[in-house]
Order: sequence, then structure tokens, then C-alpha cells
Amino acid sequence: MRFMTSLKFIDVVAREGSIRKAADKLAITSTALNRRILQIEDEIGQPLFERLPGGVRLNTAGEIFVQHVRSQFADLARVQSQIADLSGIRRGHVQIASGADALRRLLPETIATYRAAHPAVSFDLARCYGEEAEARLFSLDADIALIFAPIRAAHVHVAATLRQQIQCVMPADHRLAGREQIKLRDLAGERLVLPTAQSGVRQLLDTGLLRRQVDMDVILESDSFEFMQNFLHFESSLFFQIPIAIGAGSGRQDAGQADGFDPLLVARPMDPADVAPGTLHICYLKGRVLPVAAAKFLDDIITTLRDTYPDDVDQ
Amino acid sequence: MRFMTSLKFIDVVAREGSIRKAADKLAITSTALNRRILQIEDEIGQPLFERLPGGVRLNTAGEIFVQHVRSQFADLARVQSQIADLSGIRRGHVQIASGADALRRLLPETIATYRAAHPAVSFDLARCYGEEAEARLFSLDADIALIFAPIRAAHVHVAATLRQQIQCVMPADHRLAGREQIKLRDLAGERLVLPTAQSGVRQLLDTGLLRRQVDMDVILESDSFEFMQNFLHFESSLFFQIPIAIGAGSGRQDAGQADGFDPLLVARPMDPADVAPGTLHICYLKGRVLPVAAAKFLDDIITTLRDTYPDDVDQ
DNA sequence: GGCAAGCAGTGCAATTTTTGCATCGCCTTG
DNA sequence: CAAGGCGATGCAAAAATTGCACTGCTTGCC
Repeated sequence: MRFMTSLKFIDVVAREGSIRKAADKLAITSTALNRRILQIEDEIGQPLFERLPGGVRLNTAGEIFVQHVRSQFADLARVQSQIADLSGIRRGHVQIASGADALRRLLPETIATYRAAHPAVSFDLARCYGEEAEARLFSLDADIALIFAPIRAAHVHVAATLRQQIQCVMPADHRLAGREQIKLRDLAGERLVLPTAQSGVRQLLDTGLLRRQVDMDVILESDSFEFMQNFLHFESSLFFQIPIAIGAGSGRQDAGQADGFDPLLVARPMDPADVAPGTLHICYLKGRVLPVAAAKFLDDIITTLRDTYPDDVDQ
Repeated sequence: MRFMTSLKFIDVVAREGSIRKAADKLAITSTALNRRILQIEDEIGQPLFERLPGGVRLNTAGEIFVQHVRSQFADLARVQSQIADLSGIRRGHVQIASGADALRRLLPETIATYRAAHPAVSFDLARCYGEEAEARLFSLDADIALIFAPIRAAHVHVAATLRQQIQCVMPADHRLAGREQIKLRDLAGERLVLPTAQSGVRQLLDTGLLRRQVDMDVILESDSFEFMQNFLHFESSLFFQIPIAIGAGSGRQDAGQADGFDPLLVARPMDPADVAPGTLHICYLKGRVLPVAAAKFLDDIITTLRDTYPDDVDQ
């Protein structure tokens, strides 16, 4: 898109915080880039960047302008996607910001199915926590966000929610493996493997633990579910996930035995009276019209979830 | 805005329906313009125009793209306006589509007051009927529309409404001048001067007249209120306006004598039982974020109306 | 039927714009 | 105080846009 280059340049400079670094990234000389920026500032009639000794930084006008530029790019992507759809071929690029939960099974499966039908659509998956996911929606680096945590920002539109009860995952031969539900006091004296404090699962557990004053033995903290799950093979302990990360229906007794889930481990739900169910939010930036490819994929996710958890999806 | 020229070119070609005509208008050669269009079509990957023997016409993809281009221009205007506002000087251009009613007094007064405070803001007034006003909102040729008629399109956001009872205007010495209210049957045998069928005033009158089967003598039809008003000086007859066109408060007995209104004429309200009150709609395109200049002017209009007709404004 | 007029598209040369190099002045850091 | 990073600028080379002349096409008029 030749007619967007100048705007792209502005965007990159804003991100890099330096004209020279941005020039490097864009494979042009800093002089050329510098002059393009000066020209745009001249056309706007006001500087967009503060010149600092170590580089440049957006001023207020620049912030406004860059936000406009980014929305232009997002909207252009939507238009291209829509035009491509006219000729029957769905084309486009879907950018998703998601917590680690949904990246385990839900998204791989849903994306693969979608791509089987629309091979010309590419995807970008960014693993991040709630706050960053919202920031990405806002800076238009993400079209869709899947956040298992409370939503703060007012400028996010929630397309659907999914209630999920936290599951306690343990070796199949663990003493708690026979229980239908795990209560918080069952955890007393157990070795716990917990996700980091930023994670929604951890926040829900903390809320419950704080209330009950349970004395627990946290032996490990990590932001990688995969690592924690594998760790259980080597040291008998408990860790926690939500059903979508396991790939099981919420009500099914054999949740832990769902296809593909580690056969040496079982998952048992926490007692909802002890640990409140959390909510997975599926959202996009308020006021945005998503590209066709992203909008249809959003539909697919919601349909998939509704099929798997018929009673727990709200729209 | 150098970086918008190619897009501007597309827009003009779409409007003119011919590359040569557009090139003329843009003061470049048709070859240069032609090649820019071909280049953009190449970048999009699909043609945007159908080539007809007599020129070009947008195809479906083109329609989508041009709509996007126009929204880019509108949004750029908003951004510029917002940036200018940062430095304390309100700058911008406000485009208004309005029926003739509001052009008589409401808009001249409100705009003059606004410009006294913000001399760097310029205005564009297009007189048009409801349907065209909505089309202008949609094609982003208008920021704000004032329509005294029912609103059809779903993509219009109504910022405020003003109820207005139709007034019958007559020479001060007319036999009906003494009445407080005019009933439809009073019009029997009278010489009537009516606005054209597209006007909201006419539609309301027609609805009433149709119901009552009043035998009336329409001696003149025009789309110019000014002409009709002046005509009354030369032939005693009746014509119809809404209060904002006269510049009077709705409830005031001496409505016809409001400052500046023709002293030889008086206005008397029609009986609401005979002719239903109409609604002035003040609207903008749904989902748009108006430029600062336009948004503030919209506020001003609504405030002015609320001050003048405290009981008849809804938001 | 033929001819003129209007249209979009193209090869080529002239012109304008953009780019890269060398270099300046400025600030911070060691 | 010197070194290294930054953005800005003069000037020549490179790349793009533009205008001219012309093609092929269709429509409408004599």
C-alpha cells in the first residue's frame, strides 16, 4: 500500500522511540525517514514528536494522530478483507491476544478448523494477561482478546462470556483423585503449583485462600501451564486450570480424561462455594467493525464454546 | 495532505464518473490520474471501477473502498480539529445539511454567535430535504443534519429533537389574524401558498387536509419560504412555517411579532387537533465521532433551542 | 455506413520528488 | 573532555510521477 507508507513510518517511529532505530527497521536511511516525518508535521501544522536527546517521543498531538493512523490501518484491513470476501475467497489476518488458558486447546483447535475452511486467512497469537490484552485491543495490535479475568476498561466490548470453574489437576494416583469436588481445606498440607499472580486463576484462588486462611505449601510458581503440568510427572503435587485449558466439558465426570489430556493426570473441580467460578471474556474494541475474517472467527469461537459448554456461555 | 492525494483522487473519480473529468477538476492530466487509479487497483488486488464506454463506475469493491476513503477524510478532519483545539484555537470546517426552515433564522444566528467565539471555524450549508440530508450524512459530505420530517435510515443518530407546531402566516389585516389558533376548516375558501410536496410542513398539512376533506384554493407552490413570505405583501393569502423559521418562542402569543420578523405579517398556530405537531431532528451519522468544531457547534444548537423552546426539546 | 467525439490505457522523455551520503550541532555519559 | 548517540540539513544521485503523443474501443450523428 504505497499510499500508506508515510503513515506506517509515523507508526513505527512512535513505537521505536527513535528515528534512527525506526529507519533501521524500515530499511531506509534515517535522513529519508526524518524528512518524511518533518513533512507530515509540516502538513499537520504542528510537531507530533518531542525531540529528546535520546530520540523522539509523541506529544499530545502525536498521540491523537498515531491513534488515528492505527485505526486507519485496522480499517483498511477490514476493507481488504471485505473486498476479498466478495470474490468468494476469505482473506485476511486475525490478531488475537489471549491468556495461556485458551492457547492450550481452544484456540489451536478452533483456528485449525477455521483454516481448513479458509486457508487464505493467517493468524497472530499473542499470549498476554488481561491488562496487556486490553492495551493491544486499544492500540489495534489485536482484533480479538480472550481474557480470563475481570474486565476493567470501558472501551472494550464483550462479545461473549464463558463461566468456568477452576479445576484441580493432580496425578491419577493422588489421594484426592477419588473426590468429585475439591474443597480448599483439602489443600492443607498439599504441595501446590500455582500460576503467577497476574493470572486470573491465581487471583480467584487467592481470594478463596485469603478468606479461609488455609495453610498451604506453595512449592512452585510459573506462568507456563505446560511446564507445571509436566512437573507433576516428577513430583506429586497439585496445580490448577480451567476446563478450556484441559479441553473438557464442564459437567462431565471424566473431565480429566478428555481426549488428548495427559492420561497420567486427572482434573477435579474445586467446590464453587470455596473458589468462585471465573469468567472468560471474549472481546474486541468497542466501536470497531472487525474485518470479515476476524468477525467470522469470533463467531466460530463462540459457537464452539456454546457447543462444548451449552449452559455456561452468555452473550 | 500529500499522503492523502491518491485517496482524494479516487474519491473525485468516483464522484465525476470519468477519469478525464476528474483530472480536469484536479488540474492534472488524465494519464497521471489514470495511472494512479491503476496503481491503487493493483495494490488492492482487484479493480475498483467498471470501465464503461462513457467513463467509469464503482463496482462493489469500489463502493466499499470509497466509503472507507471518505470515512478516512472525515476522521482526519476530526483529528486535525482536535489537534488544533490543543493549542487553544478551535479550527475546522463544519458541514451542515438542513431544511430551509432552519436556514432562515436558527442557523444564521447560531453560526454567527459561534463564529464570534471561534473565528477559525468555517461552515458549509447545504439546503436539502430529508432524504438528501441523510445521504449527505452517509457520504460524509455533512457532519450534522437538521431535518423537519420523519427519519427513515437506521444509520442516523438523532442527537436531539424539537417539537414544532405549524404556524399559519398571514397579512396583519387578514380576517383570521385575530384568532388565537387556526383550524383547518378556517382555511376553506382561503388562498393558500404551500411549500413543495417534499417539505415536512407540507406533508403534515396534507395529512390533515386529507382527513378533513377541506376544499382549498392552492394558488402557489414553492420551495422558497422567502419568496412565499414576500408574495404575501402583494396578494393576501396564507402560508405556513414552523416557529424556528420565524424565530419566535412556541408558546408566545405575539409569535408573529418576534424581532426581525416581517412586521406586516402575523403568525398564528394551527390547532394541534387538526394538524399534528412535527419534529425537527438534529442528527449525525451513527457511530461517527464528530470533529471538535462540529461537536461543539451541535451542542450550541441544542442549547440555543433548549433556551428558546424549553419544553419542546428532547435528547 | 462512415466519421467525429469521447473514453481508458500505454510508450517515452521531461520533471519533480524522494533518497542516501557527508556533515553539523546538540546532548548525555563515562 | 572526549566519545557516542541523537535529529537536522546541503547537495548530488536515484526513483517516482507527470505530460505528450498516440492506440484501440464504443457511441452517436450525418
